[in-house]
Amino acid sequence: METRNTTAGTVNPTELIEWFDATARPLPWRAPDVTGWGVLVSETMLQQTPVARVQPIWEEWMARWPRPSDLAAASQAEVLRAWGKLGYPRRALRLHQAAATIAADHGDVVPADVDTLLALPGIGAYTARAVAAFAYGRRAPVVDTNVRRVVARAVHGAGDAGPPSTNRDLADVDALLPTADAEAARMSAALMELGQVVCTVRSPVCDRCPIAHDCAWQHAGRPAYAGPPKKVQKFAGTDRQVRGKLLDVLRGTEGPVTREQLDAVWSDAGQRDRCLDSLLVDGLLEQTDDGRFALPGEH
DNA sequence: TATCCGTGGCA
DNA sequence: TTGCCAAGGAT
Repeated sequence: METRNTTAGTVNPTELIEWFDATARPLPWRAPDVTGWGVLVSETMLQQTPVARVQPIWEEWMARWPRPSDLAAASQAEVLRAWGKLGYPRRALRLHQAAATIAADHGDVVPADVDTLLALPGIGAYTARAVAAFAYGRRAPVVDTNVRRVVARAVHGAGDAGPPSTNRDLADVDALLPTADAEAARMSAALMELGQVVCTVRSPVCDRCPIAHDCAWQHAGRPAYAGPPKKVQKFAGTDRQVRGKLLDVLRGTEGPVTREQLDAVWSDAGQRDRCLDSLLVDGLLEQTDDGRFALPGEH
């Protein structure tokens, strides 16, 4: 028998996990035969990037580079082209570096230990715990934007999460997880799924929420978000847009391009040059001996 | 801690 | 049309 908790601000792991077992989307990286490498690639691609855009690219990468050593053997240019327009291409370079370290130092197997994962480039507090939990069934508080929102509502009764604070957020979620590894890992996946498909930012579907009866936000009458205003980053006209346009020229051509070809994508010469320099500094571009520009490692 | 780093869909 | 924002990380 199970007791039905009716205290606002608590989360019953069993209810959440049963809901997840019954409704989870069959995302390809959730298949039982997916390796730690497959999970790491998916989590890296999913950083700030919607599922629908990641899915086809992830399939291509798994077919082309099924092990870390396979990716490590590719050139940076190949990796950046295969990354396509997922955005934040530095993620691709860091994943490439991480793959090389995993191949060289970890027997070509993605580590399961959070601290070991954190030492790899491009793997931060979220990704390290996501890999430990989803790939290896470990108990690790997985905190992403969805989980933060679920906790803000269900536990704290707020309309949305305030500014992130890694240690506090980790402690909040850690307090919710059951002791056992497998159950805790399942609950972490369930919390994320709940935030993505039910407890959404704009129009949460509380009618379909498995824990609505315990939700502090429900009990408080679903008050509006009262925290500090969220900061929205501009994009049009920023260096991010210019860098994206410059890199897109290189992705779309075979070999090196001339400065004139790059000059064509943005009229502000000062900003253009600054962005070109920053791409070189970031290792996303290289300059050839004859002064042209190329993706790294392809000339 | 605040800011920077791409891209595209959607209300 | 445009602001919002989507499984963050590094500095």
